[in-house]
Amino acid sequence: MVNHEAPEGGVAAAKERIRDAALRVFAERGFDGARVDEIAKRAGVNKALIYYYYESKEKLLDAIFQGSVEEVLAELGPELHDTRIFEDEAAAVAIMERLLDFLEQRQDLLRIFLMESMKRSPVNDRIFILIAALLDRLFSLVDSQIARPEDMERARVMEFFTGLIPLFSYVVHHEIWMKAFGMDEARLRADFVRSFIDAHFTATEMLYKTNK
Amino acid sequence: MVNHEAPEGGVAAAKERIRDAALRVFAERGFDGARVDEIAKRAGVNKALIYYYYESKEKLLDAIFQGSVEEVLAELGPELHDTRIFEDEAAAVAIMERLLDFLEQRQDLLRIFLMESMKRSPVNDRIFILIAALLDRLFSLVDSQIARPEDMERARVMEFFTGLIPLFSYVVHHEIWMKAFGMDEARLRADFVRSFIDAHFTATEMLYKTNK
Amino acid sequence: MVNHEAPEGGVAAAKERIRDAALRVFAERGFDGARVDEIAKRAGVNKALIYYYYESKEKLLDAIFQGSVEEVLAELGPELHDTRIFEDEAAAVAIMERLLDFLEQRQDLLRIFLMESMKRSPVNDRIFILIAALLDRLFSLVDSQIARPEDMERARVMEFFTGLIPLFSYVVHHEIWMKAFGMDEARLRADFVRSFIDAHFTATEMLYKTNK
Amino acid sequence: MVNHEAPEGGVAAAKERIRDAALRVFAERGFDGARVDEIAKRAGVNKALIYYYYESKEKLLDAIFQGSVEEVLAELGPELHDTRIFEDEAAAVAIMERLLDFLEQRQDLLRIFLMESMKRSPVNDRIFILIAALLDRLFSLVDSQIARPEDMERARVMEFFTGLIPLFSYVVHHEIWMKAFGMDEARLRADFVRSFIDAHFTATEMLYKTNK
DNA sequence: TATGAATGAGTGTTCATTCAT
DNA sequence: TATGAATGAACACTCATTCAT
Repeated sequence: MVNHEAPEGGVAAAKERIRDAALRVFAERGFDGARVDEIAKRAGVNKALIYYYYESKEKLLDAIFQGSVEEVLAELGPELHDTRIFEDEAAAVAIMERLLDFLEQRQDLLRIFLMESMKRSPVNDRIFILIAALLDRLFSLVDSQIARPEDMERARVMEFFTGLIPLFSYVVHHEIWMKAFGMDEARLRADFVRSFIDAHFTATEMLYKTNK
Repeated sequence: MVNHEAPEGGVAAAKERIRDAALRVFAERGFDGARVDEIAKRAGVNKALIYYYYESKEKLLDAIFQGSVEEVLAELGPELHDTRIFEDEAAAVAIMERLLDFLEQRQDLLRIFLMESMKRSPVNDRIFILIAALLDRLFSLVDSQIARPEDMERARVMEFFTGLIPLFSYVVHHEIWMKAFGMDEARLRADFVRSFIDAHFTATEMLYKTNK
Repeated sequence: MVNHEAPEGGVAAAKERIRDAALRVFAERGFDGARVDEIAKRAGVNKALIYYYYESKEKLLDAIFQGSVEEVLAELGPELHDTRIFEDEAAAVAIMERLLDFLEQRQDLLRIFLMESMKRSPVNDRIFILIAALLDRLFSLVDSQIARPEDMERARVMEFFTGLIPLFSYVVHHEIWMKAFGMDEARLRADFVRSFIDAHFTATEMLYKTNK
Repeated sequence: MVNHEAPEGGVAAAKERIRDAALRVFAERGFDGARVDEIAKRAGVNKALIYYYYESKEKLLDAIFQGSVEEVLAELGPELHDTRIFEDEAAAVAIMERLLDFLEQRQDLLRIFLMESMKRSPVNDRIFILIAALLDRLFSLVDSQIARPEDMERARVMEFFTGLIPLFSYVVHHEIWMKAFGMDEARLRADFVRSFIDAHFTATEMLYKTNK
């Protein structure tokens, strides 16, 4: 066993370094564009060690998803359904800021998730089964705020397509947007938050109020 | 041995068959996951012929983008800014239905575009230069409806992140959503259209009214 | 297509050169010890071409077996059951000489067959299914000379274990024997032929006579 | 963590467990097809321990051969030259039964020996030097029964190719034969013993009588 | 235009072996 | 003695691309 008392200077255990390197490389190149050699090089380990810990490139992807997507959704749930978002805009903005900070730190994961989710089935089925289970858990929070059963499904659809998706897209696209349109980050984020509140929060408020 | 005397009706010219096959394969597997062999097989042509018409796999991707993304945005612009969407909901729904039909027919293109756009730069820069130019054209329509210069950028941000992105996401994700949550298409689409109108159209209406 | 009119100087079509090289390398190193790189080098082709013609190392082994084992058994059958072997020793010796010449030209194939047949099942099952079918055909000749059903199985057992196997073993082991005991080929072969006639031919003659 | 206080009965010492596991794995897959990982797993030890006791995979093979082949030949010699085999068939059958029982218990060793002996030289030379020495010792028994020097070599050839080889082949092939032709073990063995006696014993009897 | 054959440079994976403890 | 971690060198196989016809 190496590193009995983990040296502070960023020398994490090899297994984690591999996971982290893979996360970055997958995010940059996509799963199929990623090279195991590059992951090894960035993790500072021998390529064979990757196969010692994770049995294949695909299993490595799964390992990345397993823990992290769950963690993201766990954070997203309460945050998105904090009822203070409907009370005053200052509160809504504060919550959005926290949420975006949190998600931006996981942007690599979101990139991978989104890229993989867009491959046409059946190539894609394996990964979406995993995702569906997680969304189900996220939606239990949505469901609890909906009284009329006929609105349940619409609430889910809305939370996903006008909530999660723009949020994820912002996190994934904001850098390139800044580059393409020459906007600074603060301004772009402010515009996005404002737009998101006006669009998604307004719409969900209507829906949830009807269901009180 | 292939069709010496190519029947003029139904059997497309080889060059187009290649483009079509590539579009499908890229959409299923992503650019890096796609195999030139499979494109050739689906197009019913010899692999070398692909290199005769398009000089590389990458150029083939470019060829797919060139005409089509432009065409999609050309349609999207007027449609999205048809002012009748603010008048009555029936009109808004009708316009949305037409738009979704149109986009669903181009879903393969959207998949490829979205997947590629999510790779982290700088891998990604080449494709986004193309996109930025196109968005610029699309936004000229947005800009024309905005009087106050300080709202211009926000209008663009809104149209992209709460407009285009959910729309594209619906087109790309609706099949897997149906499979994952057991919803039928009509119901899912109705829920999405309603959600989109409540969120995006409501928000843009506010913004555009302020700028009248 | 290369080599329209096959140049006389040993430049066979690539596919055959691969097969021949594989035969030699498998015989020298065994299937698992053989390296595809070496096969390519000896065949004078690019490694990828091997996979163009044969889809895997295993399929290449199968391809080698398919044609050749059949051919060997086709020759062995009539030869072994030529009734002249019982008439006078000169005839028996002549037949044995021809047979050994024939088999020695196929010694690589025999080596591979024997090596693979000795792996313990179930690793081994795939190859023996092939072999069993071929032996069945060989044994139809044996069966035809046996009148009493209760002797049928013994005839097969005898033909295999005291006939085929010593024959194959001689072909496969004679070189190393010469080296180990310093015998010259003519002498060794004469001794073997004499021994084989005394043992196997004598025993089968008894059995077949009883069944007249 | 493994057996700190090794129970003296039943749990063999690690070194022996490794040797036994290697014997089985080599017999199943051949030397080149065998994996050190699998040997370690079957022996229930850490892979590195194999290198502690035996310094390489090849040395492990040598270790297996060293004691055992010698032991087999030591048993074979007297057994095969027990003169009672010529007296009455009942005695011959009894001796054969004992011999086959003995060899079947060493069938893994025989498989490995035979497989390795069939690789074409020079890959193969190392192992045959070992074998030649052992055969030499075995043949000293043969030689002692031969008076005429010109028959000495033929006796050796006969003992090997029509004696040892069918015997070994039976041990190694009988399982797959049963499977392929649906014979039960007792019947197959009886047929083989009978055939072997008729072929090999008959032939050697002739030879040895001439040399009395 | 079209193809079957051929290839260089990888690509994910395996494996015998070694190291630190 | 014994182990979990680590590695260099291969390994079978793939793939975009080119060539000869």
